[in-house]
Amino acid sequence: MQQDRHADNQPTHAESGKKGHCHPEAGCFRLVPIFSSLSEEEMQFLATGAQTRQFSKGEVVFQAGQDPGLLFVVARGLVKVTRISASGREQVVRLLGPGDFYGELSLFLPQALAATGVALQDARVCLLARSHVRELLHRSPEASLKMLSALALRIMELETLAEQLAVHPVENRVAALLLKLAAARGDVAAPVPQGTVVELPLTQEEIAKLLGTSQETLSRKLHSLEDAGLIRLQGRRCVRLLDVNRLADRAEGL
Amino acid sequence: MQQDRHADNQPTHAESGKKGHCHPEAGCFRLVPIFSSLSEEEMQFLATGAQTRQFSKGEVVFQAGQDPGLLFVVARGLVKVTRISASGREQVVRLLGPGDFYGELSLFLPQALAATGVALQDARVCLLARSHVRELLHRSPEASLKMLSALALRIMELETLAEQLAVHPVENRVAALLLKLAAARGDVAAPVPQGTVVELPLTQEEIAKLLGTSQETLSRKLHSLEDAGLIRLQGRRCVRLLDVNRLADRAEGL
DNA sequence: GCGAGTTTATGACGGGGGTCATAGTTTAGG
DNA sequence: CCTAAACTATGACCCCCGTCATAAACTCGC
Repeated sequence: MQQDRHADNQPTHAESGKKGHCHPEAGCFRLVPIFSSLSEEEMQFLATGAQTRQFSKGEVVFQAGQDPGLLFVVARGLVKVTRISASGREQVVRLLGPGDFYGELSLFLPQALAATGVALQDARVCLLARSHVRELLHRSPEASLKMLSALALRIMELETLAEQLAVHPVENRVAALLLKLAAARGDVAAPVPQGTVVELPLTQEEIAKLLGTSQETLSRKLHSLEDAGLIRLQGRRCVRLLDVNRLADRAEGL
Repeated sequence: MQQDRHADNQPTHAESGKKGHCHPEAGCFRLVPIFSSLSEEEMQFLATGAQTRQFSKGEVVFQAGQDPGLLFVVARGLVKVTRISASGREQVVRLLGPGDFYGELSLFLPQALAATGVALQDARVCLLARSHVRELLHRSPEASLKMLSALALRIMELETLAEQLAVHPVENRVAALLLKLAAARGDVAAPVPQGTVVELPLTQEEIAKLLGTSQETLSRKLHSLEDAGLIRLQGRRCVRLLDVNRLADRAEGL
């Protein structure tokens, strides 16, 4: 089964013979915000308990119910974090892009992972040993504060998500997501230029689960936004934002 | 206006002449899990920038959009954390009981508070100076780790909330909430005895906002749970749990 | 204990959106 | 290419639940 692929955690072949511009072991989390302030020595220490793994699209990165004792840091690619309810329905609670991580709860508390991670694109993931990260957080107050910032930010995002799910109709959430994707494209806090083309990184099915809706509804809403002249669908998975202001109106928050 | 009441933060009268078993200043956050591991000296330091405030029912504890530079730690009572959308609708994103806190984002990032806090019961709240808390997290790795644990836990809870809002119908969420309240009553991880009586700490209106629904629907769902024999409503705001197992079935998670 | 205000209960109604079914479209593999 | 599989689009149906309206029950302050 796929899920024991990271149970036997011997240094994988992934770290040898990389063609990339990223060192197989130590290099990846260097890019990650939380660890960017570490000293060379600390980096080195972290690298000791780290490995880099490649996951191809569709592959399971981590599995709910397990406790692998690792922090998963996405270095490249995209990983969806989903919860599957007893009734079999799936809800994406989070998307991990480069720099994002998962597994913080089981870092600090003796808990199994509550969600499953699946690569949506080919991804490179740093697996950091829990014990090393803990040790590092002990040593480096800066790292702790960075980590705390990251978690606090996620709390706010999740509160926003909860608010949106409870209060706003699907169409607004679609608008909000498009703006968010556009904002992620342009640089931080840029005003989101009119006519930006956003590339949807996922299938409608996946996006729907992220927004807490169904593929059919998402398709309809995208088209109704197009009919309203706010966006223009071009090709399979590209959207041009025609009227950013009115989009923002619908989104109202997030 | 109420919201400047913590703008002028001179030591309030609340801290003099307390009758309680909690010292006016330093005593309160001693009970709080995040700070329980601090040394006497560190406690003392924290107390320097701290004050204790009493809030009576309905009073605003903190206000969205402000940045008071404080961490709010609830020592006693209950505070609801709500977001009010542009359309005027309100969503409770969190309940703060004793030991819970709010304001962590503005602790780490230069952000105003995203939500408003209102006391649902008379409450005692410790106001800790942001700078002192930061300093403390620098000094004490243990405190940092505790804080990280607390935030990580909240992330999981919020992910669960989001999942519930997106996937589960109201009746299930009601069931989940009742079980959660019952679990909070009995001691940690106790099996929740059959026939437990849960006291609802809020009006249906407030609970509804917490569950992302309306008062009317909540009322109906409570009664349908009663008809199904899972609970028994007794009096205005007490519920007896008759069939914990079937309740848990509906809750399925959280 | 009596009216005013709050909280809860209940019916009627309608819309948003989930599900099912199905058809059209891309993509990918042989 | 050409078929199979995956993805997207669209219609039909219907149910959950939000809203409005209103009544009942409870709570308080005089």
